[in-house]
Amino acid sequence: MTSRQDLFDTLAQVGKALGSGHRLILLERIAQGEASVETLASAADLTVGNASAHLQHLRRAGLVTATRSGKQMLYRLTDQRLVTLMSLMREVAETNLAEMERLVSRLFAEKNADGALEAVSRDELLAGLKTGSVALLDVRPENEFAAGHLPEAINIPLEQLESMLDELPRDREIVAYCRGPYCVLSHEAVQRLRKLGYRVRRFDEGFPEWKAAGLPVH
Amino acid sequence: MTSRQDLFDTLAQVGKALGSGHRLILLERIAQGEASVETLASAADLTVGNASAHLQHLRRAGLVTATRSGKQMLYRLTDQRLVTLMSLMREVAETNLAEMERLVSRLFAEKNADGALEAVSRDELLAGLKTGSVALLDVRPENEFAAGHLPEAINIPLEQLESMLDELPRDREIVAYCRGPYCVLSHEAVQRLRKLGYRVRRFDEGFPEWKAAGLPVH
DNA sequence: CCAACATTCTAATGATTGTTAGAATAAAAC
DNA sequence: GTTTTATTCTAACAATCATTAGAATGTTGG
Repeated sequence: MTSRQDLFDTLAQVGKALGSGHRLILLERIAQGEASVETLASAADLTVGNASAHLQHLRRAGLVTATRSGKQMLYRLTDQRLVTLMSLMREVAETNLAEMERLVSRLFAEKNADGALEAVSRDELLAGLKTGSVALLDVRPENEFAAGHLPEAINIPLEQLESMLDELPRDREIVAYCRGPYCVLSHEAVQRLRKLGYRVRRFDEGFPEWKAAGLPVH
Repeated sequence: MTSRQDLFDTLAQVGKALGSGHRLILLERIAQGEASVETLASAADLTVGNASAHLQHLRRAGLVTATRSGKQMLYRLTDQRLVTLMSLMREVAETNLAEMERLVSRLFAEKNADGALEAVSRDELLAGLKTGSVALLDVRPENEFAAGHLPEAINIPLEQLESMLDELPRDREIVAYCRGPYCVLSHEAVQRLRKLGYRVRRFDEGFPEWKAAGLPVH
């Protein structure tokens, strides 16, 4: 009867791997596209050594793979289903953990002055894109945009937002997106663009969720 | 920037809760229907005190709730999505962890003498039920059957299999199911019934997966 | 081959978790 | 009210995990 226990212990490795905030942040970044240890360490605010250790952990649990490219190791997700898995975790947590709501609103607190929290759902966005009534804005850094983005999205990394305003339409609503539901970039963008008088809302989800849903990407 | 970390740490509580073989076994049992601490402790082969501690852990992570019923506390899942979450974990683990395959086949090794591992998929089962070409056999204990089962299933708990053979048809194929993909009951049943000359296969999944898929239950 | 760089490994530390046995609590039965 | 039964809490210990600093490995570019 111990082989049953072994099986569940091995399955639990996947859970364990998902059981650390630092690793979830690493995964959020990896889901944007392959990245080096240093990139990942800085995204998660970890020392390189520590990030490497967490990445080994994720690797042993079968969640990421690494390939060498020159001097760097590039980590990527083994499986698109992980994005779905993490979305489900998020939904379960938001539904059943009272604390989550508080933390989400705190994270976006200062960015929610004038209703910037109201998000566009996937269906709304799809409808808007079909009729051409919205322009899509990707505010992630350039290299993440290059690794994959929503069709017809314009890339203006958040740092360059004010200097690239001429790329944005005035006559249509703008929908901004970034890495995912817990990424602050699009919130920040919405806040800043609203101050400048743009009609802009953020998209509910990010690039990984869009891709995992089987929707077309570029 | 620490509120972002807090958010992911809280989300990670869900992962942590899923990061223990003992807790996954508890959840497999809870997914069959509400159960007392003692029932759960014996299902997971834990002392009652230890099981209680794990259940508190699951509770804090928002995965289960408890209500008192007389002397007993009854634990149940907070959320049907957890069954989907665990199925996804299983798929990811089976796809990406080589060890899983070995462990699954070891768990069912002795029960796979004559191809008893070949399972019926959900679609096959649905088709067979529609045409009336299969009889459904639920080999879980009586109380789990009573808490919910697939429509038209006959309940013969594994221990009573040989003494209740007259409930089983000889002219149709029998499909046996139990708690889920890693439950040995239906395997054992298939093996024993085949020795007796019955035409019988097992169902891929269990009652919780069927229910979580939104299919009708009784 | 050497120097520079990216990553992983090692060893040591502190923090967290799992487990047990036994005490405390809470409801039910008498 | 006292006893019984089910569960949770407490304290203690062992085991596991996260983190850091620094050494070791492997790759690139001279």
